[in-house]
Amino acid sequence: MEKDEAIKLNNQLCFSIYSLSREINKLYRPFLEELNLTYTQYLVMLVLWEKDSCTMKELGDSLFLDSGTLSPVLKRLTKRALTYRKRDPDDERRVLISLTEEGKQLKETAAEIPGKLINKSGLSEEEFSKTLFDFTNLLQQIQQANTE
Amino acid sequence: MEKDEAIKLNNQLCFSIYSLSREINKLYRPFLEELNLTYTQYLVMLVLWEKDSCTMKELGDSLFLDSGTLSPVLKRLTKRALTYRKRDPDDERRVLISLTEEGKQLKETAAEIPGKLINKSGLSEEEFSKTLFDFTNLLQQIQQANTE
DNA sequence: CGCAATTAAATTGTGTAAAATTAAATTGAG
DNA sequence: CTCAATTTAATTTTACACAATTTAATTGCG
Repeated sequence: MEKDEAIKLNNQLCFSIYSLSREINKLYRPFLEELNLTYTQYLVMLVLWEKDSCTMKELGDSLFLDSGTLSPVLKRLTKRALTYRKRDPDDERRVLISLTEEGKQLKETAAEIPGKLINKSGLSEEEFSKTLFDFTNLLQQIQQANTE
Repeated sequence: MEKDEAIKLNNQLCFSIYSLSREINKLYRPFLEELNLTYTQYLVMLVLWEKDSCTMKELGDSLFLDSGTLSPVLKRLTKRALTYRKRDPDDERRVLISLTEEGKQLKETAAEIPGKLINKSGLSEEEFSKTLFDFTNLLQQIQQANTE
């Protein structure tokens, strides 16, 4: 590509991905509003629905986020009584995050979201799977590039 | 997909694109630090390097962002003397945003970034083009879904 | 063992995003 | 022409991201 072409907004991979990410976020918003969750709070809940309980560190490893982001998110989820926190007795540096009964129950409602989303997106099951596969592969490649 | 599978974090399209977006942002960061620009500020500059001058509204249409986000970004770019703002005499509601000489000159340095990025990402020219094409198409599809 | 290095969270500060509100200018239906 | 509706930006509020710093607990080298 010519250098003058290469610097144009619509030739930036970063911009298409950035826009797509916000646009997909927007697709979720009406469903998440019903649960009274933000997008990030939803991601945290997804992790906890798989594990019931984990440390702040494990949560961060799953979501690629640090305590600077997660501490305030957990503070809000705990205030809403969806989660609770306590120090790990075996290692007082660690914080164990767990779901309350209310937090566990919310999974029932949330389980409807992925289906609704695929439906609303207009993607077929196959397109969805292929896109997820492609995104995941690219993510790994970029993560690799970032650690070199 | 089974409902229990569908609600897992790593089967969420939203999470893969969200992680990918942040990871790509991270790939840019060292280069943008050299220019002393944030990612969003870089996007604004990309638009202005193509047009030299535009209104806040046009900038927002290009980047899919509103004045709530862009006003403070422009305030910072103007403080750094890369841009300047003045009301449109033909329609006082509008704000005309323009590049200063310093802002124009920064394009020379920035023009190196896209090449460096492709290189660092490990993608071939073909992979890059195909990925850009796929993302742009998907973006349009999701934007369509969001307006229905 | 003792203490320097490491690890885990929380906190602080900066910069977006997005929704909602406000204010000012312009438009257009009657 | 006139005023209600619309348009454009800015502001306010809430909630992330991320870097940098702080604090407390744990590890492990000498």
